[in-house]
Parts: sequence; C-alpha cells; structure tokens
Amino acid sequence: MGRAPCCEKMGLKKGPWTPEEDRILISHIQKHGHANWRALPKQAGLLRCGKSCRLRWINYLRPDIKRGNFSVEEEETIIKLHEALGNRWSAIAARLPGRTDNEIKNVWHTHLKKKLRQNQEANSETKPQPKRKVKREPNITTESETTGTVPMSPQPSSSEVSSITTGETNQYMDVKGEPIESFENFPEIDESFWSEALSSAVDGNSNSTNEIIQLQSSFPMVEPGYNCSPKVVDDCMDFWYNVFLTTGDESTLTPLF
DNA sequence: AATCGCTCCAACCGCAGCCAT
DNA sequence: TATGGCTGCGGTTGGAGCGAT
Repeated sequence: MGRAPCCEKMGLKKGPWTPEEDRILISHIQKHGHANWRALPKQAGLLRCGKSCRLRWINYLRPDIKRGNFSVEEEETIIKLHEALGNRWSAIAARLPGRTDNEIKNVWHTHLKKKLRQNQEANSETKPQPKRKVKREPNITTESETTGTVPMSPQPSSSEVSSITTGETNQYMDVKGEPIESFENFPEIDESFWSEALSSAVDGNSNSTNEIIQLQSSFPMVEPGYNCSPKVVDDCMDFWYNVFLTTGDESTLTPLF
C-alpha cells in the first residue's frame, strides 16, 4: 500500500502550532468544516499536513474540549474502562465527554498506571487473593511494564482455567458427571468476539448481549458439569464481570451465579 | 544563579482498516 | 480481487516547565 509523502518531503511545517496557525485552522473549519483533512491545509493556506491539522483540531482546538485536571470520578472511570477495554483510548474517550484519547492516554501513563500499581502493591500486602479471578489487562502488570506489549485479549492462564474445575481433583466433568479427558471437540470462540461484545454491551447494544445470553443458554454453566470448554465458560464469566466493572450495573452479575 | 533530573503533554510516526475504483 | 488513498488509532518522543540541589 502506498504511503503519503511525509511533511518534511513536502516542505511542510512540523512542531508546535502558533496562535496564528490555530486561528486560521479554527476559522477555516468553522466556515467549511473538515470533510477532507488532506485537502484542508492547502485550502486554508496552512503549511501543515492534513494529519497534523486533524490532530491539532481534535486534541486542542475543538470547541467541546474540556480543559483542566481530571476529576476523581473521571480517573475512576478511566481505570474501570481500561480494565474492561484495555488500551483502546478512543473507546475510553468516547465515554468521557470533552476528553480526548491523547489526553486520557497521557493521564494514564503519567498518573493512573502509577496509582494503580501502588494500590495493587498495598492490596497484595494486606489482602488474600480473591477466589474469583478477574481477568486484568496485561499492561497493568509488572511483566508488561517491562515489555511494553499490550495484547488486547490475553489467553487465560492455566490457573484461570483450573479455577472452574471440580475443586481439588482438578478434573473436568461433563453434564452426566463423567470425567472429561479432552476438550478437542468442544467449541471455542475467537478472542475478538469478547472484546467486540463488551464494547457493544457497554454502548448499550442489546443485540450483542443477546448473543452472549444465547451462547450461555447453549452452554449452561449451572449444571453439575460443563458441556463447553473451560475457556468458553471462563470467558462468559469474565464478560459479565467486565460489563459490571464498566457499567456498575449489578444485574449484569446475575449470569455468574 | 546555575545545573540537573524528573514530569508532563503536545505532537509526531507508523500501521491497520475502510472505502472507492 | 487487487490496489491506492485516506482516516483513525495507539505507541513514542521531544522539549518546556518546575523543583531539588
């Protein structure tokens, strides 16, 4: 795929915007809108690339931008949403009116990550591990801090899978109570399904949550055993728990019990 | 007053995905 | 189906600001 020439090759300006450039950009967008970012700087008479104009507008000049420090409520919302959605800054920003993805990303890296780590350290010293394991995004763990990699939907660890076994024997049972030796023929679900479903559920898209409900009714979890793979069961439970974390609606926890 | 080190944030870079042809 | 153009997104960086020494 061909790439557009970069600003320098085109003789365009980079770096901080001047008040005059801001004024020109605002004035042009107010008069003509921003249907075509690539054509905009030329039309407006700015020596900037479209990308730079778009970023300046979205992150700084837009009239609905909320300036100033984040409130405690906003920070808590970001933490909850990040736990549920991972590094999907634009998705998080969509739920915080007046805040941009760039701003949220910055506040996460400068304040919240640190704050969360301190909380986790404090909790691990004082509290025993909860029985119900919450799937956390790996970028808030010590490991990802060092690697910097952020997979969206981490595979459950062996300990997570074993959390739904029949206790001390570590043996999975089928609906008849017979031991399951292999999950080879059990249905599996693509990881992206869950992240998509969670986004939709949080957005209030009932079609998506209906899909999960149908999935659960196909694979009941309240039987003496499970007739789907442990991973599907675990993902179902994590899905509802993440919806609860994001929406705060306790009724979403009902399918867990 | 000068320097150093750290924090914060605006802006850039490169890639992925969508859409038109 | 393949290709090219464009936008949007997430990761990263550079430098201004500020406090400590």
